[in-house]
Amino acid sequence: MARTATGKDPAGVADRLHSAAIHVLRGVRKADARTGVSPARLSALSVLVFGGPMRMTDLARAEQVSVPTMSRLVAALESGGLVRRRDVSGDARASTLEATSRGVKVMQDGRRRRVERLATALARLSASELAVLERGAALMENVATTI
Amino acid sequence: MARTATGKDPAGVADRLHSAAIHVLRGVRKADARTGVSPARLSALSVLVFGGPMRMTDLARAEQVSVPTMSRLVAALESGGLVRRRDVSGDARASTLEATSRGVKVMQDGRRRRVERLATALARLSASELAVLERGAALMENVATTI
DNA sequence: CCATTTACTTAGCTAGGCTAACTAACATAT
DNA sequence: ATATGTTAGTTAGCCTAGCTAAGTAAATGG
Repeated sequence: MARTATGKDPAGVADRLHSAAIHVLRGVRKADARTGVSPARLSALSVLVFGGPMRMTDLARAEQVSVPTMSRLVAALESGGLVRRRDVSGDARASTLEATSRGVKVMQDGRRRRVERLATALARLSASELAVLERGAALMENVATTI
Repeated sequence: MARTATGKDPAGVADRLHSAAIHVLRGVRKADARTGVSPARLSALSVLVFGGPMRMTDLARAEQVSVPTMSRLVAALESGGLVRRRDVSGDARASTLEATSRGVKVMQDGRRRRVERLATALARLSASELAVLERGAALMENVATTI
């Protein structure tokens, strides 16, 4: 929110986190629009690509969304041929989800597009700023998962 | 997305930015749910609080959303009594938007709640990590606005 | 073998993003 | 003074993404 917040106090940091998150997503949305895969779907897909096959429930937890929400995201990915379900032997209720080769390709394409789009902005940063940005982002993720 | 991305390369930074933004927003959403003011509205409101009265178009640009999107956000804030319109003398089409005193209060309440929620997570960080996080968030915002 | 729990899905709601199309008011050039 | 065009916002209609509540189907356990 408060892009004018200053200081090292938690309130200021919280403001900046929130504001930065909103604005980064708004920026990235435009880049991802062309992939045809929305941010939330791309995020779920990349968990499958990097984390390997897993269950619906585990994927929902990994992404910190409700199971119904993930169910719908996966349904969309599946109907787009980016994710496949595989039966779990011994439990007919569940299935494991895995990225198809096309899913992997789309994920990598999305990543590439995002990088291309960010490249101009990132190019203006010094190496040390880039390092701060990366460490900051890593910390943000840790913070986000423990909220 | 890719929470497993490593290295200082732009692709890794891009991945982390995206992933962190998504997950921070998901975490913060839960905290903001109780304020009755959603993240996008709170963000717009805080621009008015910190930036002072401005026009619809300027607010949309500041928030990097389309004018119709901002029109709807403002309509919601207005009907909640958090924002007021004031006529612009000499132009009957436009009005300036400003936060009401209740809007200011709600914004501060939201900020407080968010901080309380983040406090546990932030408490685990060292002072230097907090500093990195804040500088990282500031850089993220700059990057986001130049995407 | 019935009851409960588990794993998902479906239904229905809200918020937040967009473009396209509309209205109203201003500006200007005949 | 009027017709043309521009600017400021709103409305309409569509999509994604989040939620809870309720349903289905399979597994488990007393």
